[in-house]
Amino acid sequence: MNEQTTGLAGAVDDGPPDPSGDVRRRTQRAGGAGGAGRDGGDPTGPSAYDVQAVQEKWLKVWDGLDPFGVLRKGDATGATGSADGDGADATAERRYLLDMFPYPSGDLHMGHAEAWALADVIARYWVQRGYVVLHPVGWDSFGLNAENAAIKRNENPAIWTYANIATQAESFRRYAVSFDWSTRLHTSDPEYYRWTQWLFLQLYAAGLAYRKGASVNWCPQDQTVLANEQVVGGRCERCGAEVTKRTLTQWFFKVTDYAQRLLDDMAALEGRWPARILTMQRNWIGRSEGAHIDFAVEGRAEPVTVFTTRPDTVFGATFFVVAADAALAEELCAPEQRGALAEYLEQVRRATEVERLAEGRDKTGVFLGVHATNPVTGASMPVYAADYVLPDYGTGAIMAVPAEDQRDWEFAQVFGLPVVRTVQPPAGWAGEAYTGDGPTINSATDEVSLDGLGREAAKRVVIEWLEANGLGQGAINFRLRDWLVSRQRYWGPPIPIVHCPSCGEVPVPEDQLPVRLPDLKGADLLPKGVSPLAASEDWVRVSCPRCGGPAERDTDTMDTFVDSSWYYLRYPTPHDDTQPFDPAAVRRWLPVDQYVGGVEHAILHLLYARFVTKALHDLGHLDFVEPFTALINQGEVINEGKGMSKTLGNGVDLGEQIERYGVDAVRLTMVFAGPPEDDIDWADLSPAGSLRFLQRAWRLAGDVSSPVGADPRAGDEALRKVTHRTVRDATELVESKRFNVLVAKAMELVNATRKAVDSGCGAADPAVREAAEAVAVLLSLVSPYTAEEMWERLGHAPTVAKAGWPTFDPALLVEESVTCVVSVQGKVRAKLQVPPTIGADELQDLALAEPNVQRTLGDAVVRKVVVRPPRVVNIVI
RNA sequence: GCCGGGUUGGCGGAAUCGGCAGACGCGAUGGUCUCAAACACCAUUGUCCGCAAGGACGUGUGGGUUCAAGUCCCACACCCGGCACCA
Repeated sequence: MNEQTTGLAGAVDDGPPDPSGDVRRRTQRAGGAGGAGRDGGDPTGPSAYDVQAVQEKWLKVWDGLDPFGVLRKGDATGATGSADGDGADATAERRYLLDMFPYPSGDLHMGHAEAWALADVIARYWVQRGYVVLHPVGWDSFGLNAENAAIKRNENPAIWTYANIATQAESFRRYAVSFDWSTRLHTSDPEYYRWTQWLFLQLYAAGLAYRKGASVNWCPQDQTVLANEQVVGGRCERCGAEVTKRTLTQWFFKVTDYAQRLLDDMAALEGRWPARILTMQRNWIGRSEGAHIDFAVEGRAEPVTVFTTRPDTVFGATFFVVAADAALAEELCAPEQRGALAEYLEQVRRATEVERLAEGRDKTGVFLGVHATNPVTGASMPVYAADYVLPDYGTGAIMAVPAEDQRDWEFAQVFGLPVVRTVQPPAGWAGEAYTGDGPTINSATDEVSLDGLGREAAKRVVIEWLEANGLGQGAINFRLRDWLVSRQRYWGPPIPIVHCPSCGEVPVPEDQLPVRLPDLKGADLLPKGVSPLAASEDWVRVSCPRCGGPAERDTDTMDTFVDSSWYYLRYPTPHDDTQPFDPAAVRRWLPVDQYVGGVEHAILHLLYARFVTKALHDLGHLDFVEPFTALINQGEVINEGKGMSKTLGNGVDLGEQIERYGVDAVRLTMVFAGPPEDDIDWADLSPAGSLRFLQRAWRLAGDVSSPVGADPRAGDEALRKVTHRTVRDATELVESKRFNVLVAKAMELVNATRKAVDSGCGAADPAVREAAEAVAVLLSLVSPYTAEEMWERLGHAPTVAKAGWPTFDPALLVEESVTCVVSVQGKVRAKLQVPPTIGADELQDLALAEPNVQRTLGDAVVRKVVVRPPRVVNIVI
């Protein structure tokens, strides 16, 4: 590695603790320029800034103060149900800042450090502004990692899970995140998953949770089904194994009912959520406009409907294809082709998703021995089954238009099927299928003609005709599939359904929740294709809640994304044992004002949370439809251009960085690195430089020699102007989330104040105190320990976190003189100091009088002078 | 292929109201301190020409609008992310 491994830490962690501050520091320096040896000459001396000691000191103080506890302690149980559960003034302005809660695998890492450093800037800013801020903490503690660890260690997943939570909680405490610790929840606690089960039952009652047999993604490694969202490039998102298909009965949530609303409601998020997240969600929902067209098929009474985005090409539909693994294929198949179809199906099922998606693969399929009729031309179209048609998109059947669709073209080549062009390709077109726009051709019958029309017009006309003749209609189709929520694993909330031989599916009555997990461990949890819960016979056997007869529990558990799809509703009343969330509290706090988390949840979690919010809204539980008003996706922390990983060996250990530079320097480095959304490469950054700055700020606070409360109005005006301008800028920068620039401005203020102390108005000037106090408060958003330490050195009692956001005096923002740029032909030739109120004529005269301007002009004739007082004069010759 | 975002010194990044490009920091170079080094501190630091004064060039490329363009418009190239046999 680089210099980070060498003894940089000497300056910070060698010295003894420094309880007494800088009593013996020199206050007078010999000459402004000769500041050599200041403090740094003896880093272990009495004026050293001992990062670790400062951390220990303030942690204890803060624990006692609990500055960010918002929910009234007696009320956090929800037992009293008071109208104003958090004890804050009912009229107080509230803010809810939510971080995507952590998954408890191991200790916190660099990624956590970045996410929470950024989120905390906002939370702490809001507190400084005087808002009542809910900044909760909890853990997403169900999931596969815990289960796999438990198998390895032959214990219950809870042991690993809660041990890791304890570790992370302590790390968060040291990292000084402004949490209200009374909110703390764990999704694996029965008191939480009881309500996850409640959510399931709500959706079930509304018809939004249902069971069906379906061809589902199966991970042979984890021995469980996967949601479409958990299949990445044909592989299991978790273990990387190639995913195969299985037909199983599974539980689904009906997200597709909400496809259009999930799309429409994004309008309100525009500009508040990152553009790329909205794009990803749009892509995922995958709305397309087109038409449903009915095709009569031999031997079938009902026509078969297809979805197409190109109804304008229906005249060119020369054959018909159904998904090989859809029930429809078997249904349409002529008896003599059954054998061929079965053989083909076998071949398709053997193929993994990865092979199926492989590029350049030849089209395959099998003729089903029947024909369909083109509804406009009346032409006979052979019907095929093929795997390039997907069973769960559209209707699982397509009209094939080889001239205008590349896939259909390829299929037609393999099977020698006719190609009829219905869109005139441009002259010299040498490609295969032509998918561009162009005049429609070969598309006329006695009843309807599309010839000569462009694409959109042709679509309109043909849809109109289809509708008039009862052969189809305009239609919208979505790529989005229903959310598969059941998992054949142990460490999740059991699905609260009982299967009764006489009553069928029976929901577990609400007052019998939670359905607790049986206590299993080790080998009991080994994946074996059915849920481990099935082996726990005492647990499975139950009497039917409806008829009382013998029945069995559903043995699947829910996807962890169900846990996280509603946790933001729980935080205002995390320990309420009478309801999942208190409607009054939810009204007070939600929707979340600012959500912060990684881009890895751009689709899954955010889409599910949005869906659940809308569903609960429709069921009358919520009065809003979008859970997260604003979203920040922090970038990734990488190292030397690549994501950190064990195999690459480029991991940077958070604990080590904190040990070496301290929490504040690590946080500052994260925030200063660049815009929150950008990836940050740790190799490009300098935590040592961050620490250097923090020490400079700290020294500044120690230099201040005016008394607490000294009137700044008597102080140095030049410095005051810098301070007040910085405060004004800082407010705007935090609001617009340009935290890296906020840090830069704080640095500038420190530099200016240092200069004022050393070679300007001196340390006793009250303006220096004003500046140092402003630095402390600004810094409290990013580096809370140093800020607190400065605050104390400035003579104040803790905590600086609640000191209040500084205000600026507009009078001090007025400039006495501004720099006017004088350019000739757009090139800067002179700069003038002029009063901001200067008139255009006067400014023009001044500009033309400048020697350098005169020299540049020479004999040239001035044709035009553009004067924009007080900043710009441009002379055109 | 479709959708979105981007391209600014050696590096991370500022400047988004069209008005001094390069704030702030890192690194580098020189200096102070030191026996020496490290640390710390001070100074310089876009490139090129020039002893200097000063000048030329400069925000992916090519055009355009404008007194004035990193910023607005058109075309293109490249990079990153998402979706993708989705009809």
